[in-house]
Amino acid sequence: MIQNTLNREQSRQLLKALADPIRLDVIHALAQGERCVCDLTGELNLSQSKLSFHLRVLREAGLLTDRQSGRWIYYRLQPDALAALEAWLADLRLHCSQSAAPCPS
Amino acid sequence: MIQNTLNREQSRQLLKALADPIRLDVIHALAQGERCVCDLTGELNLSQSKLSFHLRVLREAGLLTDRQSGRWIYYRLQPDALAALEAWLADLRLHCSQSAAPCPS
DNA sequence: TTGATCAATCAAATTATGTTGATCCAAACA
DNA sequence: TGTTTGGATCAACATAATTTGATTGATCAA
Repeated sequence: MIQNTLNREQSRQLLKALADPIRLDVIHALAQGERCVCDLTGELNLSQSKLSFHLRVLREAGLLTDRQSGRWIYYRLQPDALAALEAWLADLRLHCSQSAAPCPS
Repeated sequence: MIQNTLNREQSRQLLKALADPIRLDVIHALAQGERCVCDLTGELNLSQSKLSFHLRVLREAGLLTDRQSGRWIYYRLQPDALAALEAWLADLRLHCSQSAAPCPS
């Protein structure tokens, strides 16, 4: 996620990844900073495979990056992805208040 | 959607409503301005009940408002909802780059 | 009135997503 | 080495969301 103009498919993937209660818990936890998987399972009270599933969804959407250090894997938010989504939303607002011509047109 | 700080549940509802390809088509169409339902079915090539279903999801999430004029119903984007989501995203970025303390902690 | 049109709603069928528990793999350490 | 631990993955199952076609209610024009 380097560019900051998203196409429709990219924005859909980001939104879909974010649109889940458990993944939002993960996102909120990582908004405070990087975390190890082992800490996240504890903090969020999730089974290992459940957390792993949701981390993968977020990672594949480009919202998270991971790094390995020894046995542990650390995840963090990718701020560029969030910024790109913000820009996409801002664009939508620009012209949306134009009224429609009355039907039948 | 008057306030502009979303709680977790509100942001989830907005994201979930947005995270669908058809609804994104609707959103993009309405980003150009208000539209009548009858025009949207044509523009997006959707069956009437399918479009109606998705409009309802977006409306109930607070992303759209509608007004009736005669037989026709016009929908438009609710820019406040988009702005609230932007603010929510911006908050997430604030502290997310903090590194984790190394495990075991 | 009657018939036609716009749009919402409903139930049934389909499809997509998430959960669970087991298994696998790699790193660390005895 | 063999064993333990952190984490990813897989298949079977459970749950949730979407699609379809039919029906309904409201508005308007004849």
